Amino acid sequence: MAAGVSNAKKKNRELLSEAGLRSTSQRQSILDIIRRGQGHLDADEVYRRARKKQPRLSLSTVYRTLQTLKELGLVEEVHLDETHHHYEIKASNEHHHLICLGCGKVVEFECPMSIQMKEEVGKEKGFEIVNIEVRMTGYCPECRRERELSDAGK
Amino acid sequence: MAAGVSNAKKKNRELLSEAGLRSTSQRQSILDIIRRGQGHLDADEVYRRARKKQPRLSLSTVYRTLQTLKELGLVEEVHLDETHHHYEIKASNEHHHLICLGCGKVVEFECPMSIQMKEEVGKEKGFEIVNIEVRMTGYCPECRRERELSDAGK
DNA sequence: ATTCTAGTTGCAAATGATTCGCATTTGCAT
DNA sequence: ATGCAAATGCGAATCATTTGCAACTAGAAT
Repeated sequence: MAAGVSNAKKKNRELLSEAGLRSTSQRQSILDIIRRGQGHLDADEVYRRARKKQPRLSLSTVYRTLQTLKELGLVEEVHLDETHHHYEIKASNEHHHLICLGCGKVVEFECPMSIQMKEEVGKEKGFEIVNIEVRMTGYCPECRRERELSDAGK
Repeated sequence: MAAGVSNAKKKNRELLSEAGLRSTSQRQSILDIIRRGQGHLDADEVYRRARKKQPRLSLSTVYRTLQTLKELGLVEEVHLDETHHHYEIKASNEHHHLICLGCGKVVEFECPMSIQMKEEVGKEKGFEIVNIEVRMTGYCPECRRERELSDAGK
């Protein structure tokens, strides 16, 4: 399975050096973790996972790396809740987030409408739109059911 | 102009007591400040303004009151930047925010499309949508011009 | 391979936003 | 006017994130 230096590692190295950055082991693992993380890890979760391999890793490095990867455009910072940030690999497809107020589950959705929305609003206000973030909150099917039950019992 | 106890003050009092809350001077002024603030004050700004009249007011009270007013549905917490929250009077019309990456200016916009978006996404994912927040970033007309000039000079 | 140095890291302390505990004060029902 | 639960002020605690700095290391130059 592992072929000496894996493809992923080689690719990471290229990405970093193209940007004039050193390819350190901590950047490697952080990038891998986010890539494998499949959506929305926060800094602390990245830290916890990365530490399994590199116990001496510091949280500052995680933050610094996240910042760097964000600037590089490899990673995207999303704002799911109000108190801290989450990070995901910058996907080719623009997607948004739907957060359950009951259980905290996060669901991604795509929305072609948001492209129109950018255009319209941009034109109307004279802005050059760089980014759009749509965040919906509500109750997922399971939590809806629970709520209905407990409402009935009151 | 001021007729003893102003209308606004009376109204605030009613709103609070209907909710079973005491009508204190600090709640009065905080509510007034947000109402007059015309969009997006942060906790500290509310604090600074309120202190002019009530120097002993504490920041905790501001936070607690903001929280309360939010739960009451009188005030809405908006997430314009990543580090701290802003508050505005809950308007009858749903609107969203467009933030200039150059000068930080915040522009509000309405967007009928977001209503459709809520419905579509809700139906697709089986969620009961409670809230939608759309946040766009980009460059305002002035900052665009500046950027074009400096780009040309490079 | 060895050396050199600027880019990186780890650590601890700083910062900024927000919350909490608790003693004191105050609105308001009686 | 009186009493008491609700609300406030204050300082300390907490949480997320950033920063200063000395020690370390990747990778270019030798």
